[in-house]
Amino acid sequence: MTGFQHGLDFGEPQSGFTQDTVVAPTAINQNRPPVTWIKGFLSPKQQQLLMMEVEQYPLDRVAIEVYGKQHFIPRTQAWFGDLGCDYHYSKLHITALAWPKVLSRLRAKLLNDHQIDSNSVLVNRYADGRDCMGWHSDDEPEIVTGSAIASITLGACRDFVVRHKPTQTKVNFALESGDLLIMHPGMQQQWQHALPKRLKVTEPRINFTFRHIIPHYYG
DNA sequence: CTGTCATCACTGCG
DNA sequence: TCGCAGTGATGACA
Repeated sequence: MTGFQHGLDFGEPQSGFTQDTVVAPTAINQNRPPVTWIKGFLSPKQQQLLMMEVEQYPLDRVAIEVYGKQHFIPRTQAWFGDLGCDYHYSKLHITALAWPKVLSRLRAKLLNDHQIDSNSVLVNRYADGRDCMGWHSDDEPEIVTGSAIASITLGACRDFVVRHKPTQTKVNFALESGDLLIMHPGMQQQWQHALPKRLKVTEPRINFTFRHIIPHYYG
């Protein structure tokens, strides 16, 4: 098979990646979160072309209320998904935009390579090290029970910190461009994660989180 | 209907 | 430069 439009072919077999951490989803271990970290999931060429693609996305900086005050979130984001796979975040309801072809292909690659079945993706853009995200779990009720969440990094390397809820044990992952971090079932119940500020970082980081949610969950 | 629970990002420190 | 403590109105849910 020849390459797709833009020469971006996610169907090509990968080579040379290293699988750093593998923890069985059933393994309950307070010192090691149930994640699989796959470095170099995307080739340098795929990274570069995907980065150009994201520049065309309608990234939005929404305002949310925190401690009685309105703040714009310290990043920009876009939400894509199947019909009815809408996004609910901090009292906001965001309607899913139709899948761009390239993300649709990336979704298929996750299913093909890692059996990750998703129907929606959140794109977050952190313009530099001042952009961040606080402690949270991806534990919205509309997420299908027992499904994994796939997180793909593009651009700047950033620390991704994971914290065990009962014990506050922390584990740090320095995620680099092209890396895939699979968060297995149970992760969101037992652990939180954050993307802290890193003021020395001057380049943008793009993150994709592919999720499997129940369509029309809120009618 | 009522009480409980989790939520989010900023400021002001040290 | 990093990260902790303190800051509350709101919606989901039992």
